[in-house]
Amino acid sequence: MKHTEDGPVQMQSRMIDLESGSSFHSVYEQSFTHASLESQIHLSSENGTKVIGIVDTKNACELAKRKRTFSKRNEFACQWPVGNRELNYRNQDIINALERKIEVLNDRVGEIRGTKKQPQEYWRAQKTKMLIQKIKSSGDENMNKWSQVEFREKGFTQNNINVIQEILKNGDCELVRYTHICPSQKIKRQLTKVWGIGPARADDLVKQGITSIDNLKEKLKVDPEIVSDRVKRALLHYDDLQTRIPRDEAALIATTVCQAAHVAARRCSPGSKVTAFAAGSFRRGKIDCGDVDILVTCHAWEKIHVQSYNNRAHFLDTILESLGEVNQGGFLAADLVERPCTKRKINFSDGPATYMGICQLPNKKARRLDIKVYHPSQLAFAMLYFSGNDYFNRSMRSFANKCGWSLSDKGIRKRLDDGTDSIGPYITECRSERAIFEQLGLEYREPYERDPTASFVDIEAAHARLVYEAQERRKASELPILPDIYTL
DNA sequence: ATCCTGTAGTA
DNA sequence: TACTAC
DNA sequence: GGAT
Ligand SMILES: [Mn+2]
Repeated sequence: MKHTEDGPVQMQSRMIDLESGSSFHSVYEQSFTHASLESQIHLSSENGTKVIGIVDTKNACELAKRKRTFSKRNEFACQWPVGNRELNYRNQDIINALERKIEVLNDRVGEIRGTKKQPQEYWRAQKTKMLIQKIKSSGDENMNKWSQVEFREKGFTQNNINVIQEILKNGDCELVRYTHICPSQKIKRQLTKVWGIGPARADDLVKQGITSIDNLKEKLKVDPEIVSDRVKRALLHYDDLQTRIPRDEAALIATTVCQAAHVAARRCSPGSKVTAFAAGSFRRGKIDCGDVDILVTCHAWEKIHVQSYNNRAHFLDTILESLGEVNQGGFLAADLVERPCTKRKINFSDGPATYMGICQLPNKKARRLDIKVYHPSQLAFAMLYFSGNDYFNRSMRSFANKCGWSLSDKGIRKRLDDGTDSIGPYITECRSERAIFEQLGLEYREPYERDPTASFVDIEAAHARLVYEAQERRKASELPILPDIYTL
Protein backbone atom coordinates (compact mmCIF):
# COMPACT_ATOMS: atom_id res chain seq x y z
CA MET A 1 0.00 0.00 0.00
CA LYS A 2 1.68 3.10 -1.26
CA HIS A 3 0.26 5.51 1.31
CA THR A 4 2.29 4.13 4.20
CA GLU A 5 5.46 5.49 2.62
CA ASP A 6 4.60 9.13 3.12
CA GLY A 7 1.41 8.97 5.12
CA PRO A 8 0.60 8.13 8.73
CA VAL A 9 4.06 6.92 9.72
CA GLN A 10 5.73 10.23 9.00
CA MET A 11 2.83 12.15 10.45
CA GLN A 12 3.51 10.43 13.77
CA SER A 13 7.11 11.58 13.90
CA ARG A 14 6.14 15.06 12.80
CA MET A 15 3.77 15.29 15.70
CA ILE A 16 6.69 14.88 18.07
CA ASP A 17 8.48 17.80 16.44
CA LEU A 18 5.33 19.77 16.76
CA GLU A 19 5.03 19.16 20.48
CA SER A 20 8.53 20.43 21.08
CA GLY A 21 7.58 23.48 19.07
CA SER A 22 10.88 23.52 17.22
CA SER A 23 10.01 23.55 13.54
CA PHE A 24 6.31 24.14 13.82
CA HIS A 25 5.75 26.12 10.70
CA SER A 26 7.49 23.90 8.21
CA VAL A 27 6.02 20.83 9.85
CA TYR A 28 2.56 22.27 9.54
CA GLU A 29 2.96 23.31 5.94
CA GLN A 30 4.42 20.00 4.88
CA SER A 31 1.89 17.84 6.56
CA PHE A 32 -1.30 19.56 5.49
CA THR A 33 -0.44 22.68 3.68
CA HIS A 34 -2.88 24.25 1.48
CA ALA A 35 -6.46 24.73 2.58
CA SER A 36 -5.32 25.18 6.13
CA LEU A 37 -2.65 27.83 5.93
CA GLU A 38 -3.14 29.50 2.60
CA SER A 39 -6.93 29.38 2.48
CA GLN A 40 -6.85 28.02 -1.02
CA ILE A 41 -9.25 25.79 -2.84
CA HIS A 42 -7.70 22.56 -3.94
CA LEU A 43 -8.16 19.32 -5.60
CA SER A 44 -6.95 16.22 -3.85
CA SER A 45 -6.20 13.04 -5.66
CA GLU A 46 -4.54 9.81 -4.62
CA ASN A 47 -1.19 11.30 -5.41
CA GLY A 48 -1.50 14.62 -3.72
CA THR A 49 -3.20 17.92 -3.64
CA LYS A 50 -3.33 20.55 -6.29
CA VAL A 51 -4.46 24.12 -5.86
CA ILE A 52 -7.43 25.10 -7.98
CA GLY A 53 -8.22 28.54 -6.59
CA ILE A 54 -8.04 31.05 -3.78
CA VAL A 55 -10.90 31.40 -1.31
CA ASP A 56 -10.11 34.63 0.47
CA THR A 57 -7.39 36.66 2.09
CA LYS A 58 -5.48 35.20 4.97
CA ASN A 59 -7.01 35.72 8.36
CA ALA A 60 -4.41 35.54 11.10
CA CYS A 61 -6.92 34.90 13.84
CA GLU A 62 -8.52 32.07 11.92
CA LEU A 63 -5.19 30.44 11.14
CA ALA A 64 -4.12 30.63 14.76
CA LYS A 65 -7.34 28.91 15.76
CA ARG A 66 -6.70 26.20 13.19
CA LYS A 67 -3.18 25.64 14.49
CA ARG A 68 -4.43 25.36 18.08
CA THR A 69 -7.02 22.82 17.02
CA PHE A 70 -4.43 20.86 15.05
CA SER A 71 -2.10 20.67 18.02
CA LYS A 72 -4.95 19.16 20.04
CA ARG A 73 -6.14 16.77 17.36
CA ASN A 74 -5.20 13.65 19.32
CA GLU A 75 -7.86 14.55 21.87
CA PHE A 76 -10.58 13.98 19.26
CA ALA A 77 -12.18 10.54 19.26
CA CYS A 78 -11.56 10.15 15.53
CA GLN A 79 -7.80 10.34 16.25
CA TRP A 80 -7.59 8.27 19.41
CA PRO A 81 -5.12 5.41 19.28
CA VAL A 82 -6.95 2.53 17.62
CA GLY A 83 -8.43 -0.08 19.94
CA ASN A 84 -8.97 -0.11 23.68
CA ARG A 85 -7.69 -2.76 26.03
CA GLU A 86 -9.14 -6.24 25.93
CA LEU A 87 -12.47 -6.58 27.64
CA ASN A 88 -13.16 -8.75 30.64
CA TYR A 89 -16.51 -10.18 31.55
CA ARG A 90 -16.47 -9.77 35.29
CA ASN A 91 -18.34 -7.19 37.35
CA GLN A 92 -21.45 -7.83 35.28
CA ASP A 93 -23.71 -6.85 38.21
CA ILE A 94 -22.14 -3.41 38.32
CA ILE A 95 -22.43 -3.02 34.56
CA ASN A 96 -26.11 -4.02 34.68
CA ALA A 97 -26.74 -1.42 37.40
CA LEU A 98 -25.00 1.24 35.31
CA GLU A 99 -27.13 0.27 32.33
CA ARG A 100 -30.24 0.78 34.47
CA LYS A 101 -28.87 4.19 35.35
CA ILE A 102 -28.42 4.98 31.65
CA GLU A 103 -32.04 3.95 30.98
CA VAL A 104 -33.30 6.34 33.64
CA LEU A 105 -31.19 9.15 32.20
CA ASN A 106 -32.38 8.41 28.66
CA ASP A 107 -35.99 8.44 29.84
CA ARG A 108 -35.37 12.01 30.95
CA VAL A 109 -33.69 12.86 27.63
CA GLY A 110 -36.86 11.62 25.88
CA GLU A 111 -38.94 14.01 27.99
CA ILE A 112 -37.03 17.03 26.72
CA ARG A 113 -37.95 17.79 23.13
CA GLY A 114 -37.89 20.65 20.72
CA THR A 115 -34.51 21.88 21.90
CA LYS A 116 -31.55 22.08 19.58
CA LYS A 117 -28.85 21.13 22.08
CA GLN A 118 -28.62 17.83 23.91
CA PRO A 119 -29.67 18.11 27.60
CA GLN A 120 -27.26 17.45 30.47
CA GLU A 121 -28.83 14.02 31.03
CA TYR A 122 -27.69 12.96 27.58
CA TRP A 123 -24.05 13.67 28.42
CA ARG A 124 -24.40 12.08 31.82
CA ALA A 125 -25.66 8.96 30.07
CA GLN A 126 -22.71 9.09 27.66
CA LYS A 127 -20.23 9.42 30.51
CA THR A 128 -21.88 6.50 32.26
CA LYS A 129 -21.46 4.43 29.08
CA MET A 130 -17.78 5.39 29.15
CA LEU A 131 -17.56 4.23 32.74
CA ILE A 132 -18.84 0.81 31.63
CA GLN A 133 -16.09 0.72 28.99
CA LYS A 134 -13.56 1.66 31.63
CA ILE A 135 -14.73 -1.16 33.89
CA LYS A 136 -14.63 -3.68 31.05
CA SER A 137 -11.04 -2.76 30.21
CA SER A 138 -9.78 -2.45 33.76
CA GLY A 139 -8.33 -5.94 34.21
CA ASP A 140 -9.72 -9.40 34.68
CA GLU A 141 -10.67 -9.29 38.32
CA ASN A 142 -13.63 -8.47 40.51
CA MET A 143 -13.56 -4.92 41.77
CA ASN A 144 -15.29 -5.50 45.10
CA LYS A 145 -11.94 -6.20 46.74
CA TRP A 146 -10.15 -3.19 45.30
CA SER A 147 -8.94 -0.43 47.57
CA GLN A 148 -9.43 3.25 46.77
CA VAL A 149 -5.76 3.37 45.76
CA GLU A 150 -6.18 0.53 43.27
CA PHE A 151 -9.18 2.27 41.71
CA ARG A 152 -7.19 5.49 41.42
CA GLU A 153 -4.26 3.71 39.80
CA LYS A 154 -6.58 2.36 37.12
CA GLY A 155 -7.83 5.85 36.32
CA PHE A 156 -11.20 5.88 38.11
CA THR A 157 -12.35 9.25 39.46
CA GLN A 158 -13.65 9.72 42.98
CA ASN A 159 -17.15 9.95 41.56
CA ASN A 160 -16.65 6.64 39.69
CA ILE A 161 -15.54 4.99 42.92
CA ASN A 162 -18.49 6.37 44.86
CA VAL A 163 -20.97 5.13 42.26
CA ILE A 164 -19.38 1.68 42.06
CA GLN A 165 -19.31 1.26 45.83
CA GLU A 166 -22.86 2.49 46.10
CA ILE A 167 -23.87 -0.20 43.60
CA LEU A 168 -21.85 -2.89 45.39
CA LYS A 169 -23.57 -1.95 48.64
CA ASN A 170 -27.17 -1.41 47.48
CA GLY A 171 -27.44 -3.11 44.08
CA ASP A 172 -28.24 0.18 42.32
CA CYS A 173 -27.08 3.79 42.38
CA GLU A 174 -29.15 6.45 44.10
CA LEU A 175 -30.58 7.83 40.89
CA VAL A 176 -32.11 4.46 40.02
CA ARG A 177 -33.23 3.65 43.56
CA TYR A 178 -34.96 6.97 44.07
CA THR A 179 -36.48 7.33 40.61
CA HIS A 180 -39.94 5.85 40.36
CA ILE A 181 -40.17 4.37 36.87
CA CYS A 182 -43.86 4.62 36.09
CA PRO A 183 -45.51 1.99 33.86
CA SER A 184 -46.05 4.50 31.07
CA GLN A 185 -42.31 5.10 30.94
CA LYS A 186 -41.72 1.37 30.36
CA ILE A 187 -44.35 1.32 27.61
CA LYS A 188 -42.64 4.27 25.94
CA ARG A 189 -39.32 2.43 25.99
CA GLN A 190 -41.02 -0.45 24.16
CA LEU A 191 -42.86 1.71 21.64
CA THR A 192 -39.78 3.71 20.61
CA LYS A 193 -38.19 0.45 19.48
CA VAL A 194 -40.60 0.50 16.52
CA TRP A 195 -39.06 2.18 13.45
CA GLY A 196 -40.69 5.60 13.01
CA ILE A 197 -41.91 5.95 16.60
CA GLY A 198 -39.86 8.40 18.64
CA PRO A 199 -40.42 9.93 22.08
CA ALA A 200 -43.18 12.30 20.90
CA ARG A 201 -45.34 9.68 19.16
CA ALA A 202 -44.74 7.20 21.96
CA ASP A 203 -46.02 9.84 24.38
CA ASP A 204 -49.08 10.34 22.20
CA LEU A 205 -49.79 6.63 21.99
CA VAL A 206 -49.48 6.14 25.74
CA LYS A 207 -51.94 9.02 26.22
CA GLN A 208 -54.31 7.19 23.88
CA GLY A 209 -54.15 4.21 26.21
CA ILE A 210 -51.76 1.93 24.30
CA THR A 211 -50.14 -0.51 26.76
CA SER A 212 -47.66 -2.49 24.60
CA ILE A 213 -46.58 -3.20 21.06
CA ASP A 214 -49.04 -6.10 20.81
CA ASN A 215 -51.75 -3.79 22.15
CA LEU A 216 -50.83 -1.24 19.48
CA LYS A 217 -51.20 -3.91 16.79
CA GLU A 218 -54.63 -4.82 18.21
CA LYS A 219 -55.85 -1.23 18.37
CA LEU A 220 -54.70 -0.66 14.79
CA LYS A 221 -57.20 -3.28 13.60
CA VAL A 222 -60.00 -1.11 15.02
CA ASP A 223 -58.53 2.32 14.21
CA PRO A 224 -55.88 2.23 11.46
CA GLU A 225 -55.34 5.97 11.79
CA ILE A 226 -53.37 6.05 15.03
CA VAL A 227 -49.99 5.67 13.30
CA SER A 228 -48.74 6.47 9.79
CA ASP A 229 -48.66 3.88 7.02
CA ARG A 230 -44.88 3.63 7.16
CA VAL A 231 -44.97 2.85 10.90
CA LYS A 232 -47.65 0.23 10.19
CA ARG A 233 -45.37 -1.40 7.62
CA ALA A 234 -42.43 -1.37 10.04
CA LEU A 235 -44.68 -2.85 12.71
CA LEU A 236 -45.58 -5.80 10.47
CA HIS A 237 -41.92 -6.86 10.58
CA TYR A 238 -41.26 -5.72 14.13
CA ASP A 239 -39.95 -9.05 15.50
CA ASP A 240 -37.60 -9.67 12.57
CA LEU A 241 -36.25 -6.12 12.73
CA GLN A 242 -35.31 -6.46 16.40
CA THR A 243 -32.69 -9.06 15.49
CA ARG A 244 -29.24 -8.31 14.10
CA ILE A 245 -28.15 -9.54 10.69
CA PRO A 246 -25.40 -12.18 10.65
CA ARG A 247 -22.53 -10.96 8.52
CA ASP A 248 -22.87 -13.70 5.90
CA GLU A 249 -26.52 -12.84 5.35
CA ALA A 250 -25.68 -9.13 5.15
CA ALA A 251 -23.22 -10.06 2.39
CA LEU A 252 -26.00 -11.86 0.48
CA ILE A 253 -28.25 -8.80 0.78
CA ALA A 254 -25.42 -6.51 -0.37
CA THR A 255 -24.73 -8.80 -3.33
CA THR A 256 -28.38 -8.72 -4.35
CA VAL A 257 -28.56 -4.92 -4.26
CA CYS A 258 -25.19 -4.37 -5.96
CA GLN A 259 -26.24 -6.73 -8.76
CA ALA A 260 -29.46 -4.76 -9.15
CA ALA A 261 -27.41 -1.57 -9.38
CA HIS A 262 -25.46 -3.03 -12.29
CA VAL A 263 -28.67 -4.16 -13.97
CA ALA A 264 -30.02 -0.64 -13.51
CA ALA A 265 -26.85 0.76 -15.09
CA ARG A 266 -27.43 -1.27 -18.24
CA ARG A 267 -30.97 0.10 -18.44
CA CYS A 268 -30.36 3.74 -17.46
CA SER A 269 -26.91 4.41 -18.77
CA PRO A 270 -25.62 1.56 -20.95
CA GLY A 271 -21.87 1.11 -21.09
CA SER A 272 -21.12 3.40 -18.17
CA LYS A 273 -19.30 2.35 -15.04
CA VAL A 274 -21.30 2.00 -11.86
CA THR A 275 -19.87 1.74 -8.35
CA ALA A 276 -22.06 0.03 -5.74
CA PHE A 277 -20.91 -1.25 -2.38
CA ALA A 278 -21.93 -1.77 1.22
CA ALA A 279 -21.12 0.87 3.84
CA GLY A 280 -22.21 1.11 7.47
CA SER A 281 -21.17 -1.47 10.03
CA PHE A 282 -20.74 -4.08 7.29
CA ARG A 283 -17.92 -2.07 5.75
CA ARG A 284 -16.39 -1.63 9.20
CA GLY A 285 -16.15 -5.42 9.38
CA LYS A 286 -18.55 -5.96 12.24
CA ILE A 287 -19.64 -9.53 12.94
CA ASP A 288 -23.31 -8.61 12.61
CA CYS A 289 -25.22 -5.57 11.40
CA GLY A 290 -28.40 -3.73 12.38
CA ASP A 291 -29.20 -3.13 8.72
CA VAL A 292 -27.51 -3.07 5.33
CA ASP A 293 -26.38 0.21 3.77
CA ILE A 294 -25.61 0.40 0.06
CA LEU A 295 -23.90 3.34 -1.63
CA VAL A 296 -24.25 3.80 -5.39
CA THR A 297 -22.87 6.14 -8.01
CA CYS A 298 -22.72 6.18 -11.81
CA HIS A 299 -19.53 7.61 -13.28
CA ALA A 300 -21.31 8.82 -16.40
CA TRP A 301 -22.71 11.60 -14.22
CA GLU A 302 -19.24 13.02 -13.85
CA LYS A 303 -19.99 15.22 -16.86
CA ILE A 304 -23.42 16.16 -15.50
CA HIS A 305 -24.09 18.84 -12.93
CA VAL A 306 -24.20 17.80 -9.27
CA GLN A 307 -27.68 19.28 -9.00
CA SER A 308 -29.08 16.80 -11.52
CA TYR A 309 -30.95 15.04 -8.70
CA ASN A 310 -33.46 13.51 -11.07
CA ASN A 311 -30.81 11.33 -12.71
CA ARG A 312 -29.99 9.79 -9.34
CA ALA A 313 -33.67 9.48 -8.48
CA HIS A 314 -34.41 7.67 -11.71
CA PHE A 315 -31.43 5.38 -11.21
CA LEU A 316 -32.67 4.55 -7.71
CA ASP A 317 -36.14 3.78 -9.05
CA THR A 318 -34.59 1.46 -11.62
CA ILE A 319 -32.63 -0.39 -8.92
CA LEU A 320 -35.81 -0.84 -6.86
CA GLU A 321 -37.73 -2.02 -9.89
CA SER A 322 -35.01 -4.54 -10.64
CA LEU A 323 -35.07 -5.81 -7.04
CA GLY A 324 -38.81 -6.49 -7.26
CA GLU A 325 -41.40 -7.08 -4.56
CA VAL A 326 -41.36 -10.01 -2.17
CA ASN A 327 -45.02 -10.80 -2.92
CA GLN A 328 -44.09 -11.20 -6.57
CA GLY A 329 -41.04 -13.37 -5.96
CA GLY A 330 -38.74 -10.36 -5.55
CA PHE A 331 -36.67 -8.87 -2.76
CA LEU A 332 -38.37 -5.79 -1.28
CA ALA A 333 -40.94 -6.33 1.46
CA ALA A 334 -41.92 -2.74 2.27
CA ASP A 335 -40.96 0.87 1.57
CA LEU A 336 -40.40 3.22 4.49
CA VAL A 337 -40.02 6.29 2.27
CA GLU A 338 -41.76 7.24 -0.95
CA ARG A 339 -39.92 6.16 -4.06
CA PRO A 340 -38.71 9.03 -6.27
CA CYS A 341 -41.05 7.88 -9.08
CA THR A 342 -44.04 8.84 -6.93
CA LYS A 343 -42.96 12.49 -7.09
CA ARG A 344 -42.67 13.79 -10.59
CA LYS A 345 -41.26 17.20 -9.74
CA ILE A 346 -38.00 18.42 -11.21
CA ASN A 347 -35.57 18.63 -8.33
CA PHE A 348 -32.28 20.51 -8.37
CA SER A 349 -30.97 19.16 -5.08
CA ASP A 350 -27.26 18.31 -4.89
CA GLY A 351 -28.01 15.61 -2.32
CA PRO A 352 -28.39 11.84 -2.65
CA ALA A 353 -31.47 9.96 -3.79
CA THR A 354 -32.35 7.90 -0.73
CA TYR A 355 -34.25 4.68 -0.17
CA MET A 356 -35.18 3.28 3.22
CA GLY A 357 -37.04 0.03 3.23
CA ILE A 358 -37.39 -3.56 4.31
CA CYS A 359 -36.07 -6.48 2.26
CA GLN A 360 -36.22 -10.23 2.61
CA LEU A 361 -34.29 -13.11 1.05
CA PRO A 362 -36.05 -16.49 0.63
CA ASN A 363 -36.31 -18.33 3.97
CA LYS A 364 -34.71 -15.42 5.82
CA LYS A 365 -35.96 -12.73 8.14
CA ALA A 366 -37.11 -9.30 6.98
CA ARG A 367 -34.20 -6.82 7.16
CA ARG A 368 -33.77 -3.06 7.06
CA LEU A 369 -32.12 -1.81 3.89
CA ASP A 370 -30.84 1.69 3.03
CA ILE A 371 -29.70 2.70 -0.45
CA LYS A 372 -28.17 6.07 -1.29
CA VAL A 373 -27.33 7.25 -4.80
CA TYR A 374 -24.81 10.12 -4.94
CA HIS A 375 -23.15 12.20 -7.61
CA PRO A 376 -19.65 10.73 -8.22
CA SER A 377 -17.94 13.98 -7.19
CA GLN A 378 -19.32 13.43 -3.67
CA LEU A 379 -18.50 9.73 -3.42
CA ALA A 380 -15.56 10.04 -1.01
CA PHE A 381 -17.52 12.27 1.39
CA ALA A 382 -20.57 10.03 1.04
CA MET A 383 -18.67 6.84 1.84
CA LEU A 384 -16.94 8.47 4.78
CA TYR A 385 -20.30 9.52 6.21
CA PHE A 386 -22.17 6.31 5.33
CA SER A 387 -19.47 4.08 6.84
CA GLY A 388 -19.56 5.82 10.21
CA ASN A 389 -19.68 5.08 12.92
CA ASP A 390 -21.90 7.71 14.40
CA TYR A 391 -19.44 8.83 17.09
CA PHE A 392 -16.55 8.83 14.61
CA ASN A 393 -18.48 11.05 12.17
CA ARG A 394 -19.47 13.51 14.84
CA SER A 395 -15.95 13.70 16.15
CA MET A 396 -14.48 14.37 12.71
CA ARG A 397 -17.14 17.00 12.03
CA SER A 398 -16.43 18.62 15.36
CA PHE A 399 -12.75 18.81 14.46
CA ALA A 400 -13.64 20.38 11.11
CA ASN A 401 -15.86 22.89 12.93
CA LYS A 402 -13.05 23.98 15.19
CA CYS A 403 -10.90 24.58 12.12
CA GLY A 404 -13.58 26.90 10.77
CA TRP A 405 -14.98 24.36 8.32
CA SER A 406 -18.11 22.25 8.09
CA LEU A 407 -17.86 18.60 7.01
CA SER A 408 -20.85 16.74 5.60
CA ASP A 409 -21.63 13.77 3.34
CA LYS A 410 -21.31 16.14 0.37
CA GLY A 411 -18.10 18.02 1.04
CA ILE A 412 -16.24 20.55 3.13
CA ARG A 413 -17.45 24.10 3.37
CA LYS A 414 -15.95 27.13 5.03
CA ARG A 415 -17.96 28.64 7.83
CA LEU A 416 -18.39 32.35 7.20
CA ASP A 417 -16.77 34.46 9.91
CA ASP A 418 -19.37 37.22 9.71
CA GLY A 419 -20.72 36.39 13.13
CA THR A 420 -23.69 34.45 11.75
CA ASP A 421 -23.85 30.68 11.51
CA SER A 422 -23.87 30.80 7.72
CA ILE A 423 -21.72 28.50 5.65
CA GLY A 424 -19.92 29.23 2.40
CA PRO A 425 -19.71 27.14 -0.76
CA TYR A 426 -17.87 23.81 -0.96
CA ILE A 427 -14.16 24.53 -0.96
CA THR A 428 -12.47 21.27 -1.82
CA GLU A 429 -12.79 18.29 -4.02
CA CYS A 430 -11.62 14.97 -2.54
CA ARG A 431 -11.51 11.82 -4.61
CA SER A 432 -10.73 9.44 -1.75
CA GLU A 433 -11.47 9.17 1.94
CA ARG A 434 -7.74 9.49 2.53
CA ALA A 435 -7.79 12.87 0.78
CA ILE A 436 -10.49 14.11 3.17
CA PHE A 437 -8.41 13.20 6.21
CA GLU A 438 -5.42 14.88 4.57
CA GLN A 439 -7.44 17.98 3.81
CA LEU A 440 -8.51 18.30 7.42
CA GLY A 441 -5.02 17.51 8.72
CA LEU A 442 -6.08 14.25 10.33
CA GLU A 443 -4.36 10.91 10.42
CA TYR A 444 -6.14 8.35 8.27
CA ARG A 445 -8.28 5.66 9.87
CA GLU A 446 -9.29 2.51 8.01
CA PRO A 447 -13.03 1.71 8.06
CA TYR A 448 -12.53 -1.11 10.60
CA GLU A 449 -10.77 1.39 12.87
CA ARG A 450 -13.62 3.91 12.88
CA ASP A 451 -15.14 2.91 16.20
CA PRO A 452 -13.58 5.06 18.91
CA THR A 453 -14.75 2.85 21.80
CA ALA A 454 -14.06 -0.58 20.31
CA SER A 455 -11.56 -2.93 21.94
CA PHE A 456 -8.29 -3.76 20.23
CA VAL A 457 -9.43 -7.39 19.90
CA ASP A 458 -12.65 -6.39 18.14
CA ILE A 459 -10.79 -4.08 15.75
CA GLU A 460 -8.35 -6.83 14.82
CA ALA A 461 -11.17 -9.32 14.33
CA ALA A 462 -12.98 -6.88 12.05
CA HIS A 463 -9.81 -6.31 10.03
CA ALA A 464 -9.21 -10.06 9.72
CA ARG A 465 -12.77 -10.65 8.50
CA LEU A 466 -12.45 -7.96 5.82
CA VAL A 467 -9.13 -9.30 4.53
CA TYR A 468 -10.34 -12.91 4.50
CA GLU A 469 -13.65 -12.13 2.81
CA ALA A 470 -11.99 -9.96 0.16
CA GLN A 471 -9.65 -12.86 -0.70
CA GLU A 472 -12.46 -15.41 -0.79
CA ARG A 473 -14.70 -13.29 -2.98
CA ARG A 474 -11.84 -12.58 -5.34
CA LYS A 475 -10.93 -16.28 -5.59
CA ALA A 476 -14.55 -17.21 -6.34
CA SER A 477 -14.79 -14.18 -8.68
CA GLU A 478 -17.92 -13.00 -6.94
CA LEU A 479 -19.25 -9.49 -7.44
CA PRO A 480 -17.35 -7.06 -5.18
CA ILE A 481 -19.57 -5.66 -2.41
CA LEU A 482 -16.93 -3.49 -0.75
CA PRO A 483 -14.49 -0.94 -2.18
CA ASP A 484 -11.17 -2.55 -3.01
CA ILE A 485 -9.08 -2.16 0.12
CA TYR A 486 -5.98 -1.56 -1.99
CA THR A 487 -7.32 0.98 -4.45
CA LEU A 488 -9.65 3.14 -2.40
C1' DA B 1 -21.72 28.25 33.83
C1' DT B 2 -20.89 25.84 29.52
C1' DC B 3 -19.33 22.45 26.42
C1' DC B 4 -18.96 17.74 24.96
C1' DT B 5 -20.16 13.64 19.80
C1' DG B 6 -22.50 16.81 13.55
C1' DT B 7 -25.06 17.39 9.47
C1' DA B 8 -28.66 16.41 6.37
C1' DG B 9 -32.78 13.77 4.42
C1' DT B 10 -37.99 12.61 4.47
C1' DA B 11 -42.57 13.55 5.94
C1' DT C 1 -41.36 19.63 14.38
C1' DA C 2 -40.33 14.58 14.63
C1' DC C 3 -37.70 10.91 13.22
C1' DT C 4 -34.16 8.88 10.63
C1' DA C 5 -29.18 7.86 8.60
C1' DC C 6 -24.12 7.30 9.78
C1' DG D 1 -20.33 13.21 34.45
C1' DG D 2 -15.98 15.68 33.89
C1' DA D 3 -13.08 19.32 32.17
C1' DT D 4 -12.48 24.17 31.72
MN1 LIG E 1 -28.78 2.00 7.63
